[in-house]
Amino acid sequence: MASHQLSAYQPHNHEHCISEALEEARSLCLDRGVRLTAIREKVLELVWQNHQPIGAYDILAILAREESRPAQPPTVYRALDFLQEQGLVHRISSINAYMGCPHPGELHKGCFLICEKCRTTIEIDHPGINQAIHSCADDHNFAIKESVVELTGLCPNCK
Amino acid sequence: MASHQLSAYQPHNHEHCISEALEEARSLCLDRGVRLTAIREKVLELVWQNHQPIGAYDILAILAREESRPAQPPTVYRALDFLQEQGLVHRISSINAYMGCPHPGELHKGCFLICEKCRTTIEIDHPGINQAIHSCADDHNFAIKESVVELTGLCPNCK
DNA sequence: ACTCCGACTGTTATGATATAACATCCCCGT
DNA sequence: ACGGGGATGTTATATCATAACAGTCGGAGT
Repeated sequence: MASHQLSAYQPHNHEHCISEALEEARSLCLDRGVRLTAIREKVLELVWQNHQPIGAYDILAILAREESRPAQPPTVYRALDFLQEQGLVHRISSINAYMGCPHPGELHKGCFLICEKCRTTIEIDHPGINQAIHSCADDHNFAIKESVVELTGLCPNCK
Repeated sequence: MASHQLSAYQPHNHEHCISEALEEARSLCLDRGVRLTAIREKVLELVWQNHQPIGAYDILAILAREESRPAQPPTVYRALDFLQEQGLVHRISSINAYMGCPHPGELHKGCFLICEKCRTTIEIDHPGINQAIHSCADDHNFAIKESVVELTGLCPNCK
């Protein structure tokens, strides 16, 4: 879990990340009484293909290649919507792409470090940032519902 | 200047915000030897129409109404690109819209508080957030180039 | 004043991302 | 079996953004 975040920058057995994410998703959906259908699981698997955000139309293209009957955009977007509602996937607004969440369960949204070169992206839950954000909102008497914190730059391997 | 940020939530003479923003833009562009052309100034004025982010196509629609010859998308996007380069306007990724910057000059990008009800949006430069973000990046040996911090929720008037 | 260059704008077409609306299917509880 | 509701399929379209090239304008150097 926490180990994913650190290892995204290092060589690792990524099959393990994928299977763990899928396993956790199945278990979570079972607990919650929601259905992780075939297409939803497939989309989740594609999102976890690597540690880089993937676009909805990239997913669509892969499905078109792999599946007998090519999917249409709404199918992919509905699956992504479901996965986001369940906290299994996050949307990265600044690049219109989607990332698997390494620690679903607690519904939350962390801070993303996006490498502009290799596109490797990690999600961090940094208490200092959350605290600063809430203190900022409090200062202005603002009630936060959603937060987007996305940092673009160079990862350790690329800089 | 700093007064803008606070007054966006309060009734105020908004003409004053607009004229101040335009005046500051003219002066900045003069200093920098870049051209604040008619269309660029017009777009900046529209962005400052109120304290809510405006979409590129909204700008386009207003131009179509007001100008004799309707502009095309590239014209608006080019003006917005210029204004962003000069730090006069910021893009709000999470809603694909654009906001006037209340304190251009220092090229920077702050934190945005976006009201989901009235859409009023303010930009804050909060030292705590900047510090936390940099400490987070340092922890992961990540070199930040751009940051996006956008908080959605309810403003004091709407909550 | 002339002319040339580079920056700016116009114009057309298209790419990229996302959703509305309605039809069909299929799982599950009864 | 069947009926209802959630899930998916299908078609069309909305929304956001840029590529590519043509034309125009303004200012520096003469």
